[in-house]
This record gives sequence, structure tokens and C-alpha cells, in this order.
Amino acid sequence: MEKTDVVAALAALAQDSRLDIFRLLVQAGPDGMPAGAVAEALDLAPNTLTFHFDRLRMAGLVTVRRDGRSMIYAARFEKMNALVGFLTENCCGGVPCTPVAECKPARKRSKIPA
Amino acid sequence: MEKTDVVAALAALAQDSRLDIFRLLVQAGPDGMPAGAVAEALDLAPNTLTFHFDRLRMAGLVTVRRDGRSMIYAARFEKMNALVGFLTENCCGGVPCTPVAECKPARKRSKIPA
DNA sequence: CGTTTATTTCAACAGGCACTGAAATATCAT
DNA sequence: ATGATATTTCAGTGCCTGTTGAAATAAACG
Repeated sequence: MEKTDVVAALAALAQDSRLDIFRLLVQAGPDGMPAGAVAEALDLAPNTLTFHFDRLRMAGLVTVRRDGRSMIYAARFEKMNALVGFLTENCCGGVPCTPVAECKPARKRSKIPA
Repeated sequence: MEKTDVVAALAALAQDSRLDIFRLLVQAGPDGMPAGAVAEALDLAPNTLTFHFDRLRMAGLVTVRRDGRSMIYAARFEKMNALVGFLTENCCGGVPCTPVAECKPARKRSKIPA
């Protein structure tokens, strides 16, 4: 990951609401959740939320897709892993100290199995 | 680590010069390096550097001590580890995915052994 | 079609950020 | 004390950020 991207990602996460949003999406898993649900969970004005989503998206930390009238936002785990990787890679003068965490969330199991 | 501290730490690192400064200090190891050396290495005005050092220090990412007329700045590895820990802990809905990296740099060996 | 629901766009504003230049402080050497 | 070196403090400035409120777009439903 380029340094520029790292700074962008850090800046995106360095804000109260956005950190909350991102963590919520991370916990929601790869399927993501609709903007409205995030707005309700965190008690944020819809326009403010759009603003923050944009930042997260520009930073590559989040993706969107449309589903009817809802916009479904989802965390990009690869990006988060890359960020953590960058922070730790220059840890001890280039010497790898410990393996870096890799986050590969299991796809959510359907409530009604086939 | 509290969410407030996390946001502060992320904000501190979310800036070009400061990310450079911190990485330089991380690579310098626990003994740190004088402000002047950082200024020269990164080509930063001394007052600008002080400004950034302050931010890093307020965020708990850096410590200072005086040595003669030099101020020696050093990275706080514990804080960096805590930050990475926080980012990964809420990774997969609370389920730990992989062990988090722990950075414990070895103290620099003296060039002239006893 | 018209209405409701979900989200985005736009304009405006206070506050904070990063940088600059000049001056102050602290320590060391003579 | 005087001067040199290392760093900090202070005032000023343009830019970016986060929030708000009103209006616009997009899709679903009668």
C-alpha cells in the first residue's frame, strides 16, 4: 500500500462518527448493511452520513451497491488488513516481529438453510 | 484503549509529515533520536517539526527527554500495538481471526561492546 | 400519475489544521 | 558575559472539515 493511501485511510478513520460507522460495517460482515440501518444505529442525520460514507469510500475502506431504494455499504476487509500491515511492517527496522493479523470473515450463514 | 484515544492516535498519524516522523522514530528504536536529526532527515522547518511532535505526544505516540540542548524523541511502541489491537479486535464480530502483531524491538546493541 | 420512502446534493458557516516568519528560551563553549 | 547551537513559542493566514437545513433525485407502491 502506498503511503498516500495509508494517510487517506487513517484520516478517514480518524473521526468519531466514521470510526463508529466503519466498525459497525466491519461487524456487519462482507454483506454490509443499508445506509438507513447505520443512520438509525448511530443516530446520524442522513446527509451527514452520506458525507462520511463518501470519505470512507474515497479512502477505499468501503463499497456501495444499490438494492431497491436502499444503498448497501460494506467494509473492505482487504484494505483494513493492508492498513494494519503497513503500520506494523516498519515496526522494528524492517525486521518482522510477529505475524500480522489477517481478517477473513466467514460469509454470514443464512438464517434459513437450504 | 478508549475510542477517544484511538481517534486521537489515528488523527495524529493521518498526516504526511507526521506519518514519516513516526515511522522514522519507530525505525530508530526505543532510544529515539534528537529533533534536529529528524528535521534533517525529513527536511522540515524546526517550528513545524515541534508542532507535529506536540501532536504525536498528545496522542501518546511519542515521548521526549532532554539531552543537553537536544530533545530526544522516541516512539511509544506499546501505544502503537494497542492501536493495531483496537483496529483488529472488532474484526469479525468479536471473533478473533488471527493473533495480532506485537512489536517489541530489541534494545540497540552498543557499537562498542563492554 | 401522485405519494411515500431512502438517500444524495447544495450552500453556508464555525472551527481546526498545517504552514510561515520572527522572536524567545535553553544549553553549551569560550 | 558573549556567542553559537538546538528547540520552542507566538501571531497570522489560507485551506479543509464536520455539521446543519432545504431542496433534489431515485425507486417502490397505490
